[in-house]
Amino acid sequence: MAQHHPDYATLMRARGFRMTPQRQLILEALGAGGDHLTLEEIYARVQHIAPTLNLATVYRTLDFLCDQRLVATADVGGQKTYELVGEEPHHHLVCRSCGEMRQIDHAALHALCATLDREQNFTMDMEHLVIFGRCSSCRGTAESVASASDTHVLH
Amino acid sequence: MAQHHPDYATLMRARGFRMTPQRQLILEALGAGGDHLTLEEIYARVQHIAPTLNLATVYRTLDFLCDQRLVATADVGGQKTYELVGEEPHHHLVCRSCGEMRQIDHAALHALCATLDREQNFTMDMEHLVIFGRCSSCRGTAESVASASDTHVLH
DNA sequence: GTAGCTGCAAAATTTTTGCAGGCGA
DNA sequence: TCGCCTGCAAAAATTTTGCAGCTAC
Repeated sequence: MAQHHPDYATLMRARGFRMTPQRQLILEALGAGGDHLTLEEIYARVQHIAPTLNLATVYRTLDFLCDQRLVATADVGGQKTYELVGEEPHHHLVCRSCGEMRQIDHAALHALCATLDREQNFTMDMEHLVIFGRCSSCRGTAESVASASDTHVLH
Repeated sequence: MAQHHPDYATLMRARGFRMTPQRQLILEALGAGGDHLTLEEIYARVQHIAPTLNLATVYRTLDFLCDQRLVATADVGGQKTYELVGEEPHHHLVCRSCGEMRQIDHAALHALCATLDREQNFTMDMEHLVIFGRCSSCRGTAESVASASDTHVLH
């Protein structure tokens, strides 16, 4: 799998682009923040270090990094989020009652992947899947929904 | 499973709300349009019949119908979409190269569901799952991405 | 008749764009 | 030095809100 901190500067220069402090900061924020940071969270983090860094720059930089396939987006709970590409394939179970988010690994979906391949002739993306549902502690409670989104995201 | 056209008017009156022509139209658009209509698509459809129907009303009505659990939302390809609740549980495979969307039924995910339940003590929502990947005809082509969104949605 | 609902318009919010100057290579 | 990038501010796009009048019941 990809290493944790590729040499982004070299990579970008090789592609004819520049490594600027702003891009560096945003990449670091994404690396340090774990996955699933929203644009606002990213903005808050980099702003903390570089208060003059403009919101428009965050929009443009994230667009740029997505184009370059260094960053990927996913929708989690209706929120568009960003994360570095190249992390271990992993997936999440998100409880729609309490919002708890648990990681599961690739293996759990292996059977599904094989089935789709065999029966549907379809190769599913395995980079990152988010499955909504209810965790054991929330199961059985009469409590209703609306705390977590209805949206279930697979990335 | 739920019938295709429940008596929404009676249901809403029973809950102390009104059935207005606007709500009727939006429900019909959702019923006729299949699943995964965006707000704009819904607006366009109802506008075609009732040109004075306001965009703000569409926003408010969809909110209202979601609150009432008559309509559910999902994010497909980064777009928030709406559909009637109470249809057959079904899922989609979406090719990120050509955009083809294929339905698969509940059974295909049954094994995954059981595994998560057993090993993770987690009950996944089964209402509606969208899995991105590549279909057989696009597999093997060198063609790159970006035609379909990176976002994979499970609802 | 009454209260919920809608249309309209304005406001608030979110995202994009133009342009001059700055800075990485 | 060259031209890619950024900050700033304005524009554009999207979503929400206030309010008066209408209408479902």
